[in-house]
Amino acid sequence: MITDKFLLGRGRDLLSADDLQALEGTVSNVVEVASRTVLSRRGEPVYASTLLVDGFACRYMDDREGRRQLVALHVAGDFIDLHGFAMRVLDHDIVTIGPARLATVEHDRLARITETRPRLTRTLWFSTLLDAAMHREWIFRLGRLGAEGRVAHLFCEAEARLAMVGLVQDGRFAFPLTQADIGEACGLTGVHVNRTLRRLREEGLMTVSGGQATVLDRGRLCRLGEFDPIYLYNGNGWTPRLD
Amino acid sequence: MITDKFLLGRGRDLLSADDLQALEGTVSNVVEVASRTVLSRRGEPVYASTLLVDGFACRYMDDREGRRQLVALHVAGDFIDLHGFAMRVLDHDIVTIGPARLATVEHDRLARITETRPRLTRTLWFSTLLDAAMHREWIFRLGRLGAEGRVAHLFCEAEARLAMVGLVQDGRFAFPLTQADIGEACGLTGVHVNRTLRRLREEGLMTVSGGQATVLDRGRLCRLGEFDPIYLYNGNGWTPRLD
DNA sequence: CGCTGGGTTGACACTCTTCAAATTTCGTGG
DNA sequence: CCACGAAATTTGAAGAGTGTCAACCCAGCG
Repeated sequence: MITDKFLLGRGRDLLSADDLQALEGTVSNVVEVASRTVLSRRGEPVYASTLLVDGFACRYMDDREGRRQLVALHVAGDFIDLHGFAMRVLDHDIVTIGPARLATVEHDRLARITETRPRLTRTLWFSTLLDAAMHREWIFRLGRLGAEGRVAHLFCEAEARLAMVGLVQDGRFAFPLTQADIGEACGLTGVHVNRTLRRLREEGLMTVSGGQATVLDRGRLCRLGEFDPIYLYNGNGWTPRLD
Repeated sequence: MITDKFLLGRGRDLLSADDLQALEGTVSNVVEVASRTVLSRRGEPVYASTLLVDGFACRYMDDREGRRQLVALHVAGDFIDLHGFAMRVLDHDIVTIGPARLATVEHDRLARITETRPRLTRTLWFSTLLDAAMHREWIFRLGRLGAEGRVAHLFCEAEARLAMVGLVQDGRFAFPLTQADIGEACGLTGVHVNRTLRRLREEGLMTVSGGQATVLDRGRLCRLGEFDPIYLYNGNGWTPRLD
């Protein structure tokens, strides 16, 4: 099923078979798009939401001089742009990083769901709140961590989320962001990201190259990035209220 | 009505009289609490959400050494903690800044609303997405602006939001955050906030003292903080989809 | 085979933090 | 209403962390 990985792989735990079927029924066929394809633009009304079936995407905002700040990173299974359903217009742009596979859901069909399936609606709501929780973690990362901590935190989050959808093997996973992209996510320059990655490599914490990342010492990497995956609400006692 | 200022004063525009009445019916009596009252703590299950009727509150996360990062600021009319409804447990703490007046809504009553009132549900959902939009703006602030820009942006947002609930007169409004609080919101030290506020004052952009802020030159302050209030979705053509 | 985009490194400038101390404001009990 | 102590603000000097600019390398690809 296209929605297999929805909610970082736990859609099927949170939803009844019936609701899951209803969601699957709203989803279009999968299409492939190239790297750096713009999926949504600030200020333009959106009439459909996108399910990222495979690949990576990010949301970003540019400042006056065109310097970019990533505000979210999306991985396989994310319902990108569900925010656009309730808001109709978004305040930021969305673009793929690396080739990706997408499915879309018309907003009219989502609207019908909210009228007939309160539990599924709550699950969709919850998934947007997960985005908000990640936003908060990014605020923390930028406000309270130095360069090493920020990069460490970014990779800890990526590893944790990709692991939830089965895309990590022995700490190794696809990671198509360039060093400049990482800088745009962490509020650093590409040059400084380069130096920071070298330090992390020299300390034996992690490596990135050729679109592949490897976490070598997750314990120390998490400590450095002050990372606690509990905000991803996957096990550990934190579960949404859906009844 | 207690819900008068809900959604920054536009609750009554977005909701039918009937839905508004239903919401009002779920709200408890107003209670007063002192400054620095903790309303909710990370990891503790919440069974009711809080409507901030008057005053200020903030959400924050502490790092390992106890240094604090604010991740959101709330003003009168904000439905604090609606996130707690769908998530049950929050990843951060919430505390009042200055004395405040609160009303609470039991989650059970909200649950009943989601089953019977899709439009009101969507409006509540939208209000949590507004929080997410503000989170994104905070990420941008921390990632792409220097000290002056960050402080300018914070005050622009505060002014804009307070103006929506009629709490600004001639650019003047209550603002009970200390300089240390401002630093915790902007990823700066209190000392540097002090120097930054002095510069903003000397440039004739704004002043703060004694819990009162005054915006003297909104145009230049907004430019400095790269602030565009459109993400608050109040007029300017950006309105939620609620049908 | 040369171009292009990403990665790597060095030198230097600048912003912000840290630490320390003085001053002012605020809250509270006498 | 005043006095006192605590909290908040203000200022200075020195140092750490990033940004900026510039050059060079390398791999992939037309």
